[in-house]
Amino acid sequence: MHHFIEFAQNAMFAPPLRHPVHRAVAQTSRFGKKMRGQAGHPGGSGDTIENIVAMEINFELVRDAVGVKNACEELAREPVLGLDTETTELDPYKGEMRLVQLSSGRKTFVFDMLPFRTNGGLRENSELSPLRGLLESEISTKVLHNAKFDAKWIRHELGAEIANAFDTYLASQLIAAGESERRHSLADVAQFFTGTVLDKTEQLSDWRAAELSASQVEYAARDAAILLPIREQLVDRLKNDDLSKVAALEFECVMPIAEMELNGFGVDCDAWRAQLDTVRGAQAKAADELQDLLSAGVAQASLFGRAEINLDSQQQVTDALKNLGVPMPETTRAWQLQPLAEKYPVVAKLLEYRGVQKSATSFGENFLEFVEPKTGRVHADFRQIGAPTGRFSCSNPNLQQIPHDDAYRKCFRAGQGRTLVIADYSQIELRILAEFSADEKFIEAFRSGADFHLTTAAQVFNVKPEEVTPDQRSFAKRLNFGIVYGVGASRFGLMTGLSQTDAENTMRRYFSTYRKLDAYLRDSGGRVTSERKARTASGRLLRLNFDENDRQAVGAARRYGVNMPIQGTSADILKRALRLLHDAIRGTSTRLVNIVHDEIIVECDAGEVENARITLEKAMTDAAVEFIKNVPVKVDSRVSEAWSKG
DNA sequence: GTGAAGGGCCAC
DNA sequence: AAACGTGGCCCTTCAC
Repeated sequence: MHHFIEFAQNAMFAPPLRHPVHRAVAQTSRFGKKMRGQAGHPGGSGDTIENIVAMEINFELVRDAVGVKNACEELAREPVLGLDTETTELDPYKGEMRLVQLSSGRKTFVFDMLPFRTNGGLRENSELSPLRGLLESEISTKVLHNAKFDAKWIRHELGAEIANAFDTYLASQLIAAGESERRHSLADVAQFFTGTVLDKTEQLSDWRAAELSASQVEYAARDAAILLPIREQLVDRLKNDDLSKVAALEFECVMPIAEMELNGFGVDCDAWRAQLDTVRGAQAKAADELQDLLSAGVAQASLFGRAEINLDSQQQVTDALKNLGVPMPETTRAWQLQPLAEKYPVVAKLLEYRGVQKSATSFGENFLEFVEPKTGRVHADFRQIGAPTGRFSCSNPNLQQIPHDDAYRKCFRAGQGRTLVIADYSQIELRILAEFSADEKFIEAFRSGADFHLTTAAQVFNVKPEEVTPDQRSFAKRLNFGIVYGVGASRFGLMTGLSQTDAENTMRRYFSTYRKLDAYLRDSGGRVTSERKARTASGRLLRLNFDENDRQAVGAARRYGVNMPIQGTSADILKRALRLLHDAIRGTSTRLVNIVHDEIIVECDAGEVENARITLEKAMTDAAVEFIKNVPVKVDSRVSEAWSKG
């Protein structure tokens, strides 16, 4: 059977075309105006066709110990090396690494792993020590495209950690600065930045063959060699756009994430199934009861007994509810239906059904298919720049959307004799906002160390902290969260139950309490609309494109652009923390197992838990302090067998 | 059958 | 004044 690895790999590199948000943007940007990809090739010489023909690759296939030694001695003199691998599968737990290609640009060595494979794999083979040494050497920069992929294979199979990675994939994403139409596969990046068109015919070849064809080897060599001229262009572009610092931050985060994906997160499948059974029972019951209630609103109900409708069809459910005389809102979303639930039991039942249906499907049997048999753990796929803000995204499965409910969280466990340490930043985005705005009163609410929402409520409503009513605290809390997203009075009123005028007055009161916060948000919004860009503390850039005549689009771009530095700085901090943690736990039993935006979960030997906890807290605090100088940073941590609270 | 698009909802 | 930011997954609907 042939394995179309390169093809699949490229598909993986490409920003997901079918991603809902990006898809929406591809037609009309999220701010309403048609977007265009950038024309021309920055730095490209323009002679695209000539480049293909002219690209002579000087390469050598290495298949024995002497060859490895000689090649590595020659390559060790180079300051920058292109690095690529060819593998038989995408997943290191499922396939094998066939080739490792290292290129100085002038000369490329293609290391065939097949002759070096022993019963213990490649790890034990000392003939590969020079290669490991080269990959781990701090002296040379290694240029890779989607370094996480190769780093995982090299870590898993060779036991080596790549030092000094330069990732052309991440660099291309940073330079694109949120331009969603730009693609980032190796072929796209090569074309865009050097004008070279890559020949893809060998993508579909069989990398398991005992003897690789000359064409296969040349193809492999070229993919490593091409990385050097691409990097040259990227380095210039990164400098020009002041992105060098954030690029270093991203590159240093690759190895921690590669290791985290290899580590995986332990899942108690029995506990998961038990919870699923419970939910399925509740789902069946809720479905049955909902059918009964709805059937009264279905025409043929009386003739044939109960008329079954598809409870997952918004259309059918809406029609049935209308027939029952329920005054339907514009959408059937939970927050819109909630007010009707008290008066109409059928609406309450629908909401109940929705809840259990979500649990039974999104967190059902399918989740268990992601458990790797070899490890008994889930090895999710983390996209390092998953959002233009710099946040991670996660899929297959998405470990960032596991319900809070202990019934789910308790299924994520440490291995035998091991313990989890779970740490998260307290109110990190609000602290970032406090730092950016330099609002003394807002900062003071953090410095006091007391309940933040209560303290802000006392400030806003001008009462003593002990006199703050639960309502006042709740208003302050919702506003504290809302302002980060640019909430308006109407939405604030909707979620608090305040009238439009009361909501407006409360917001006015809030912003007059925090004058500099108000000024910062206005200023930030103004800059977003005039300069059409935004940056985080690390310098991460977002370019915004919108039609200035479309008020809705301007408003959306403004909220997005104001939110991005806050959300993105939080991502910067997390990424920095991951690197500091990675360096601090080297040689210990501590392993990174999951991250969720402001939370880091590690697993360690039970006896080492106190050290691990201190190390984790220190890494997170040190990282945050690099970006937040004037507001105290707080990290909460706990030690547990499982992810649950208890 | 396959896939795009939209609704809905889980997380931070 | 005028829609609260970022993701992924599951479902239905509809077009091909």
